[in-house]
Amino acid sequence: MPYNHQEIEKKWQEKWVESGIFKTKESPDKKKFYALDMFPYPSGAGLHVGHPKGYIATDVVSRMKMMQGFNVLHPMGWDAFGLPAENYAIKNKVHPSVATEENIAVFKKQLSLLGFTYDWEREVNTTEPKYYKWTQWAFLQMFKSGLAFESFEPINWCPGCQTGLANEDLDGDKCERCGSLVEQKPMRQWVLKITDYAERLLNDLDKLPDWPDSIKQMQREWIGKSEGAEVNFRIFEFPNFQVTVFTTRPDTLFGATYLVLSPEHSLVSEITAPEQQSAVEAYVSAAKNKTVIERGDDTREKTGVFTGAYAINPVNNEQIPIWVADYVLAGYGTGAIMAVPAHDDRDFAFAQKFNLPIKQVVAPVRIDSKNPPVADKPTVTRKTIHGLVIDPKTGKILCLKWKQQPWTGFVVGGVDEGEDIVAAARREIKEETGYVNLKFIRVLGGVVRGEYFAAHKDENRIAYSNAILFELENDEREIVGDEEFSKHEPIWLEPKTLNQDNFTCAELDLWFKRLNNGEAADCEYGVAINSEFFNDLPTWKAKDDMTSWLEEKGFGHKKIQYKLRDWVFSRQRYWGEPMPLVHCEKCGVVPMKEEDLPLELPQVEHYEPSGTGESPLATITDWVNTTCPVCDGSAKRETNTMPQWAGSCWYYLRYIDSKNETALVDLAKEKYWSPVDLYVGGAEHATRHLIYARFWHKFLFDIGVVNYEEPFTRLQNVGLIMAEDGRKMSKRWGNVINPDDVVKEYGADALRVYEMFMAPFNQPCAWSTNGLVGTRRFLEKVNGLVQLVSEKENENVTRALHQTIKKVGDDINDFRFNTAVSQMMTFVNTVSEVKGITRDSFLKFLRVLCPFAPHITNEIANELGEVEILETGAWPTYDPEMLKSDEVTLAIQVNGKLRGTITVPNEAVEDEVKTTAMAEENVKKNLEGKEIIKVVFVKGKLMNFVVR
RNA sequence: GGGCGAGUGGCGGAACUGGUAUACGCGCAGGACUCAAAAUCCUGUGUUCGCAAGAGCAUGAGAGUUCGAUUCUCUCCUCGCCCACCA
Repeated sequence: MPYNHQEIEKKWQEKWVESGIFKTKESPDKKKFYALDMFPYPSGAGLHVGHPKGYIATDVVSRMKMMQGFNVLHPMGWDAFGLPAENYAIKNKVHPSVATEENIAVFKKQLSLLGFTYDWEREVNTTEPKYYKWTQWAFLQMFKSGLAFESFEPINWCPGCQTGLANEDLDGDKCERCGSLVEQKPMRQWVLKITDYAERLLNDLDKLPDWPDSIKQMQREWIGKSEGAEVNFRIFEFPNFQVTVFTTRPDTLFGATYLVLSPEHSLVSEITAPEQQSAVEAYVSAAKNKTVIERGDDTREKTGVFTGAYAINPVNNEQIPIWVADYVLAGYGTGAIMAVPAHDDRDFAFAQKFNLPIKQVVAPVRIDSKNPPVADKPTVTRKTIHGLVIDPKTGKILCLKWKQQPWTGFVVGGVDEGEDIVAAARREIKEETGYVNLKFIRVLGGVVRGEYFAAHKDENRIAYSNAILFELENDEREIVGDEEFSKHEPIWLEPKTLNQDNFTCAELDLWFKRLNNGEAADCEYGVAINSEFFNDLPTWKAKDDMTSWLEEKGFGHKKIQYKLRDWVFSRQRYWGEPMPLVHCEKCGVVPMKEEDLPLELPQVEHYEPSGTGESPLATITDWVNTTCPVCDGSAKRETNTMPQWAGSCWYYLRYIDSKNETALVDLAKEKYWSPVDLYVGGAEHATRHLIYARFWHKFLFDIGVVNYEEPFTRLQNVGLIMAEDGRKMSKRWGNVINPDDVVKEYGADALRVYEMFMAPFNQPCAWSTNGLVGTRRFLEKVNGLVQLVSEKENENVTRALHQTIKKVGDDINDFRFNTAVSQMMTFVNTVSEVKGITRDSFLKFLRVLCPFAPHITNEIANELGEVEILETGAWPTYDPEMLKSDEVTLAIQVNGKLRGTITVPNEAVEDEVKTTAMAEENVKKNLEGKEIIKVVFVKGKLMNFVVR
């Protein structure tokens, strides 16, 4: 039955406000629930229909939790500092504070149309001095703890936005905001030492079972922990210098055949030989002009230049050349590497291009799973070859089929003392198969260690093998000796058909990989070879032992390295929190007194970027000039501002105690409300806001401002709503759907239900106006049920109601809103069919629907004579007994195929079911003339006759 | 290149722990109501064969485990997201 949504929505939204039921209650005797949305950035464009999806979800959960007796905190606020507002303001010639205020008003108006339960008394706005006073306060504490420091290192500079940026603000080599190519520019900046928290940020992810694994994985990768060693290399004829490299593979130190410095490395100019100087200088300056992307492209051919200097490998005193190449990054590790081309892809490519030696020091290990080494048998170590002969005419490969053993394998044989491996392979192939005319192609990579039990010799063997690849030139064969002939015969097999099950060769996967991929580095762990005193050691062990050896000898030490960089925290822009620091000639950088906070952003006429790399604040002399809080002498204020992310690092704490003037948050209140029970927002914040906020939170925990180590217990990602044409909603495509229009035409309830119903919550999904119409129809059907209210109802309705109460509650908790809605639709269909529902049942149904469609459900309840607002009432409970039915429909299968269904009493036992089932016509037909071998009976589900 | 995730009707999607595949919604077709249309209601709707009863085939492709697989295992293909010369 149609209803006037505009009238109803206005009425109930007013009622909610008047009654004040959504004001947060804090009675300590009650359980709390803190539902949080990632607060929006109030842009000039307003909301489109995709934005509220997450807000609707937290609102549904909040309403249910209220009805379930929780004290619920469900706030909203504005993340309003930052570049877009400032750029928008410049473009439209309005002050950012004015523009921000206007945008917030629009956003708030739009949100209010949807009937959310927000407690607006707790609204926060990151640009208000009362709020950013505490952002500045937190920063001051970091400064005092040595966590905020001044740095002059080159940073990402966006020429478009005229400001420095953090790594997290980049989209490849471009500014994430304006798309300009980012330059590396050395400049003074403030940096937060987030790397001090890297280990905790990483480890504590394990304490967050209710975060999506994908987000945790992204954070792990972003933090990028590597364990290894720093190794010091002395430089030949430069006693005053040494090169320190970081490596995760100290076990391969014997295989280091050259060193590489990044072009920016400070030693480049010091050690370059005169005859190489011009080449090196040219290379270094060319590298400087490359973009980050150009340098980061790992498919690009390697480039580099020899410095003319040599380093001394501490482990064997070999002299190895030092090169400069841009595949080594200045910003990671020490900006220098030891190159082990045999066991690193990049070093391998470089060594091949510049003809540098490649030395294998790790042998991968393959243990023959079909003939594994046997305990207590003698072990013999041998050097062997595998002769791989391919017939180019057929593509088949030469194998041996053993006569006495169930084996088929390649031609394998020992290498005699002093014998060349290729010669050994030719010899073995001739002896065992008779083929003599073979064209040598190549050795398939390095040595592999195979371990197996040689049954015919009753001994364990360790074979260090090479595979030698030949092409068959012609079929000419010599006579094979009797002994060999009695053992096996040659056969030609299709290489593709060979696998670990039908072929006797533990090394098979490696040979084929090398055959197909050509020459490459081998990065597997294995057993050390060519490594003197580390030989035969598994390399995971050699890694530790080598590190200890280096420490002992003073050549290096264990090192843990992170990809996470310290956070560049200053921006040379106007619209951000001023940093509460003062530069005094006498006292240096001095923090402002806490009682003088907030340091307000001065109101100015011009806030365009200065273009000099300095913040626009630097031009406001009145503001810049101040006195030193320590010596009272003249001093200048810090003119950099904080980045957009600053305010969002802790806003969720402020909601708990938004008006507190003496503390960031009251510790007792924080203890009650924290941590956030449910946090909903886009996955795009995985490596920025969500890492930054965790970092700040841990710091605040360390200084005793908060009670818990992690801020957000449960995280749910919201899937994007695409436009009906499948593209992202954007002004550019003209495909934006405005929630105001939808609400006006179809009502807030229809929009809310539709967004919850359209797809699984975290999955992207295209908007469909038809789909929306469908949910509106559903609500009208619900409204029509009023006509069907009666004294009695069919038992099916009662059962369906209890099922619905259970499923909707469970699904809301699990964020499976789409199936919750479909369950409610099914319920309404059931009631419509049997035409009757009691007032009591109907009210219960309205209560579970209320979180999704709060206006219409309250209206109907009111019509039914209910006086209380649904949200203040109790969430209905279900009777588990009512979920069971007396009768159950069983599937009857014959050989797994459905041949009929029967309805039997719930508790029916196998024999009864069998009799009934076999009497079923179609089942009978399918069983006719067949022998029943087995009957599978699953109570309440099915019976399956297995017949022959 | 690496990591994560996903492939089910015409479309969005459902299927709990291996147990009747396609719930719910959209769309479409037919019917009722109407002078007519919209709205609403009813019926049908994976595909092939069949008048029907029913049967065969269907969850990206191919294999495997099982009485039984959308679900578990392996191989491959396609798409999406994230990271990407991080030593």
